[in-house]
Amino acid sequence: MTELAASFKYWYPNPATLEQTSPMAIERYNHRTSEGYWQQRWTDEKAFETAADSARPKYYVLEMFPYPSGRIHMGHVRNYTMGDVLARYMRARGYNVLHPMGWDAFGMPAENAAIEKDVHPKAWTYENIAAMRRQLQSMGLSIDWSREIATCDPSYYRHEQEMFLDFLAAGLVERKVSQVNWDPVDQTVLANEQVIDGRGWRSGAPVEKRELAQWFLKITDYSDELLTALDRLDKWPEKVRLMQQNWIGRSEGVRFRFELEDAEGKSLDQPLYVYTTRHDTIFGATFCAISPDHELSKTLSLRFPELAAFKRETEALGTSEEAIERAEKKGIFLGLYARHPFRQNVRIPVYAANFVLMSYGEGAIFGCPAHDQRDLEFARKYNLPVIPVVAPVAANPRTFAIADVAFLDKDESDVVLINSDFLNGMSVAEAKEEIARRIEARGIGKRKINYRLRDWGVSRQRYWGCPIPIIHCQRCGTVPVPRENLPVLLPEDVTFDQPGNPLARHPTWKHVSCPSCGGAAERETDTFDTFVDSSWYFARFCAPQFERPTDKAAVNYWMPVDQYIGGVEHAILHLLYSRFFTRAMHRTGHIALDEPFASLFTQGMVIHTTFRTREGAWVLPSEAIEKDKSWVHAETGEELIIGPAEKMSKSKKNVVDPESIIDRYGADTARWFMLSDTPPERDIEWTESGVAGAWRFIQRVWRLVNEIARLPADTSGRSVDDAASEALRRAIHQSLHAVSLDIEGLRFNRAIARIYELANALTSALAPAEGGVPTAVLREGAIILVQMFAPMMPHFAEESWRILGQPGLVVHATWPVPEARLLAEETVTIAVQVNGRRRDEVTLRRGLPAEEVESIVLKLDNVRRAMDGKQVRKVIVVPDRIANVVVG
RNA sequence: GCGGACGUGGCGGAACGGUAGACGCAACGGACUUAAAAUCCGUUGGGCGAAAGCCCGUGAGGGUUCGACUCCCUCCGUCCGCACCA
Repeated sequence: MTELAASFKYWYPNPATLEQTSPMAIERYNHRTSEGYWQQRWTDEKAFETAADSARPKYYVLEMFPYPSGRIHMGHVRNYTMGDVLARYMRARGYNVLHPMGWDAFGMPAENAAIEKDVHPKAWTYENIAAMRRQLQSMGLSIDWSREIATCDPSYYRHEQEMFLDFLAAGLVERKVSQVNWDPVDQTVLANEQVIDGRGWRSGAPVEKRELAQWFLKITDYSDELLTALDRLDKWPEKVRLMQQNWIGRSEGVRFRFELEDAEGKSLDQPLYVYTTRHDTIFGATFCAISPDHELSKTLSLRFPELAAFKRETEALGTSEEAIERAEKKGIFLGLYARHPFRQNVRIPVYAANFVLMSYGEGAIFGCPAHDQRDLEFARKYNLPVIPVVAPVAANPRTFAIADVAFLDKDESDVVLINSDFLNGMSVAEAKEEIARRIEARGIGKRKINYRLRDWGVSRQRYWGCPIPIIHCQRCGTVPVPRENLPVLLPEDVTFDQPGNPLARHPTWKHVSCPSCGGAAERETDTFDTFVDSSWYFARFCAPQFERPTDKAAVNYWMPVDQYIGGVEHAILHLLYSRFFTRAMHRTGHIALDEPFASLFTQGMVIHTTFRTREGAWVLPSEAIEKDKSWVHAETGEELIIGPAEKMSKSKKNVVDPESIIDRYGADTARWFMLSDTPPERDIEWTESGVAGAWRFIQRVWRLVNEIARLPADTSGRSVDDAASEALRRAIHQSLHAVSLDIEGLRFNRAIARIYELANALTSALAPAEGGVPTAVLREGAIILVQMFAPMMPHFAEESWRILGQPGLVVHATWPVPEARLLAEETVTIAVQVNGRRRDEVTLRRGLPAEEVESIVLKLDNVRRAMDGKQVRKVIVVPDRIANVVVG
């Protein structure tokens, strides 16, 4: 809300005085006086507050809630506008709509601000929330603010702690030691995304791998279900489902063991378990390789000092894309051999290799160089044999050889097993089946389905997060905080003058007595990953003040979210975590469904041209001015280099501040522009001319509405069902029908194009001084027009509604229903083709039989000319669509 | 490397397998104005033509079809996701 508008509670220019100034002049629509006024009216009438009401169908529309960074950006404007259009539309359609807003308020930026600006994370966060709430409210969103939640509020996170204890009791939580990225300067764990070229993104210090005890949520218990249930999410984008599918990464294979022996042939007690999906290539195995992190490596590193160095070297490689591509396949021979399970007296060497990951399968593989590129590179380096065992059917098995590229049989139907004893001649599928059967029969292994998905590590060595409600006792181990002691509150008296987690060095907070034995114990000082907070907020919105995590009645009524809208960047993490968390809540009785989001929409980004000076400094769009077809710096006059449109980002300064746009053009203009022209799933380019166009449209409609409002009651004496009226009424009702469908399908750009068309049609109908359509028809058109754009430009719609003298608020008006009679045209214009080329068009009565159409089109001059005297072979007539005369 | 999406005027983009370019932006011409802004009217894919109209045209090439931006195959390009996953 602008300050100006904010000060005008209920002040409004009297319509009477507006008309007195001049009966003909229409003043410009002024968003500064209008928007604040209507926002206040909606608030005062509690227009958007919602309660469960079993008598009405519900509709839950939710946009991904924002992180309170301090200011909204254009991405927010786009996201929340889309959700708001849907919310307002569904409300008008009679649904009981839940459209809430909250804050994903824990996280690192608050701590960084504390360190840099010496403000408390809590103060910083709540100030940001206040500022962003004000900005969002200035957009005129139809949000039920009475349900607002902030994840950093104890009234929210206490329930998260309670559910964690429930998950713990249900066996969904595990504490285990895992390898983490450790920043030795900041003294904290970093997420993979925060490690850039092997260094901490803030400190710049080389990141270390550390083994730390961490809390895990056992998402892998649901690997299979999370995967198979994707098929039922038919209102999710195919892209997101595929991304999740790949992320979960199911593969079918076999886990089996090799017996090991040393150089002298003496058997070891421990076998080596490997996992493979290519067990058909077992006869091509010429080595085994284990991860440097494998248990066996650790044992052997006592004997091989170079193994420890190799391990460090492997860790230093990093996991970035180029690092992996550049990295040479390297290994260390361990002095051990694996006995081939199907070949007598054949043993293959065992290596520790840098390309074997401990985190997948068994952390150990058998190498088949002929049919795996990595294995091939490794074999060439260490002069290991390369035995092809799968070859094209057409190839000669005796001469088929592998050069620099492993043979990866893409089309299994064209290949056959060779050099493989009892498998020779089989297809890959047959060979897999045979080997799996034999391995199982001999008891040396089993078929196994593996998933790429890892358990979700939720511990963070951070202050500004939800405390994990656990107490560590020397005698009793990890003890849950008793429920009557919840919430575990974050202490506020913390300092940020040293690196590391302030909770860990707080003088008193962590020292508690053990709830179990009463002895001295310590609190868990890690806090939850903020993705935990956002994994259930949608359920909390159903009853945000309830004393338990969820109010079942409310959740049963409102959930699932009918339409979820957000950026595709959350396609995996947030959306997968939420799907898991909902299942965990189901299992622990907090919710009665598995899938939280019935329909998902991922909107595109807001992009903008970049400007930079010759020296390469980025320049804000507001400092760039267009001059003689080029762009110059507003202050220096220096010519600027124009870059491609990219995602708006602070670092490239190609940002436009929503607040300044709302102040200058109004929220409705910004909303309208966001919805126009570009399909919502694509990136939209913010342009000044586009915004100005949206603003001009508002002014044009304002004049149209005012002129129609001032028309005297019918003077023409014409009937509302004469031809001109009828045609306009058809246009009005057909628009209404199309716009309704477009909004429901989230095709906002098309809905807007239709609204433009109708506005144009009404303008034309109004224009002629004589012979125009009756006032009643124009009024009908204006009223429907206003209702159609009301979800998109709600303030302007209220203002127009008032000018038209309509009762009440448009926000309370029911969505109009198009008259069925007017949707079906009586006549239809069809194209007439000759040999598939359009030669004419003809307007016919709708539903005219094919034979009649045929005889009509064959008489057309243009058709006869195009036929050029040739014989008619046949005439294709698709009723009410097209006629095609085939000649030749 | 694997998986996916997308290529249509100067630009954003429309188009159940059925009149390609709706609607918007930009540009150009005109009206109004002392002038500008604003507004209004008109033109705007390319080519030929006085016009009627004809020809070409949806990344390239092929195919299916009476008819293809749309379906199928091959190729080129752009973008996105995942990635030593055995």
